[in-house]
Amino acid sequence: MLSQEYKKELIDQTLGYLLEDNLLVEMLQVAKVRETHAHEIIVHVGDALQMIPIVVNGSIKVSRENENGEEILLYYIEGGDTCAMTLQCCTRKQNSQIKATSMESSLLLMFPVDHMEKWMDTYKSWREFILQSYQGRMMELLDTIDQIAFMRLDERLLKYLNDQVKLLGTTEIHHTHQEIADDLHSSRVVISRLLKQLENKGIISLHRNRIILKDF
Amino acid sequence: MLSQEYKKELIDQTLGYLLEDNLLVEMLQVAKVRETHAHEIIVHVGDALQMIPIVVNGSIKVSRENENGEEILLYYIEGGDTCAMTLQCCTRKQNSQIKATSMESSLLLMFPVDHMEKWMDTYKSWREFILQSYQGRMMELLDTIDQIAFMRLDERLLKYLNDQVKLLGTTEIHHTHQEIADDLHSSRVVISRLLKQLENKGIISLHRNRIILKDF
DNA sequence: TATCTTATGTAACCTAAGTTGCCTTTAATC
DNA sequence: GATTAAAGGCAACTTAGGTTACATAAGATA
Repeated sequence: MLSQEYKKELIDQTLGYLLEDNLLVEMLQVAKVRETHAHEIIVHVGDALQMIPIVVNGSIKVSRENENGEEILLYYIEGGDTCAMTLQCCTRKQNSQIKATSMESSLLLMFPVDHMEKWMDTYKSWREFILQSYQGRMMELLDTIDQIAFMRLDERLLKYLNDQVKLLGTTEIHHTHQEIADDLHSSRVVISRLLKQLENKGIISLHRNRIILKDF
Repeated sequence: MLSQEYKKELIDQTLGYLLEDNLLVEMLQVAKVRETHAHEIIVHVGDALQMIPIVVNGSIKVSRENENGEEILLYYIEGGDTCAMTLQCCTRKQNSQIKATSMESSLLLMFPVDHMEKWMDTYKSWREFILQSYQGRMMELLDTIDQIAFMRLDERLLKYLNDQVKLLGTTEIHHTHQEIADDLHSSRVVISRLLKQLENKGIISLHRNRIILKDF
């Protein structure tokens, strides 16, 4: 079912224009493919990771969780990207600091950790890929900090909705108010209140399990 | 004044046990030494960076600033460490996203950006140093997010005071309430209020320009 | 010592956001 | 169509933290 042909196609399509040919060949030999469905938790806080994921398509939500099970959204990973946080866990052999959830049906390429270091030494393109990944995630963490530290909840909510639209490519957002509250580390009642305000301003319209962004 | 002997000593002392000998030799050839004093701003948001700093001794505060000039403390850099954020700015040739301030008299080694990439390709120990740096900073950003998202201001304040004590190696903290408010993105009055509560609990004692932590 | 500057104290008030409790609506299933 | 579970609406209240305004205190300098 998952023929080498198919894997090769996925690898080429996702990484072909980024990585050296020799590396792509090596990757094909060790890659595993993983399919995930919406809401599937891919990594829990505390998990020990043996594989590095690279997203082929779909989108993965990465969030931070405290000891009480409260969460806060950090960033999303989309096609062609990897989670620097994972690399770190793997190389330092420490457990995952984050939780990763599939937002929709997604396809991941998984590579065993032990190749990481060798690729790092051998392939310049891999080094650049990894550094780019760290840098990207770092910028996104800064952005997250900006939002939490400097923005009011109503602004964060509006940005959240806009991000969802961009990410999923539709102005219909299929989230409950509770799910949004979890992502923003707020409470359902507060989110409902603010959403209602946005509706009154004519920015969105509210339905059960469905928020529609107007004039996006 | 700044003889090669002196520089060699600084480099060996700071990086000798981390980096390959050949690399240390190369570094000696291009290193510049920079001394900073307390409260000196080393990097402003928006600065274009040409040199990568590595801290020899002292401590550097790294913070984020928004368009209104409001700040939030991100983390500190101490001896032997570098700021991954800077690497990023240099390699991507984008301007600084952060502000760096010297907390005390500190000594920095500065290396021109253009060597970065070559060292990355040539020296495994450099690659490891850089990756470690990214990972460390990343963990600290996560920690910062935890504090802002999950902790109340009184808890954050107490943690801040403890961090200062560890960092500067004295239980006397020479900060005004306004400075603390800036670091925590709060207001002077609120910080004064919470400090007074800590004093009433017998955890600290307050004086002008001076906070003393008891039973640390 | 007198004066000035800056830091700190404190009260009164305001506001964003969280909490509790309960009701209504929607949609799924029987 | 009736029943049920989950989602959302809403009012009343609480609280952490921010704001304003002014008083006092501690040093610094004349």
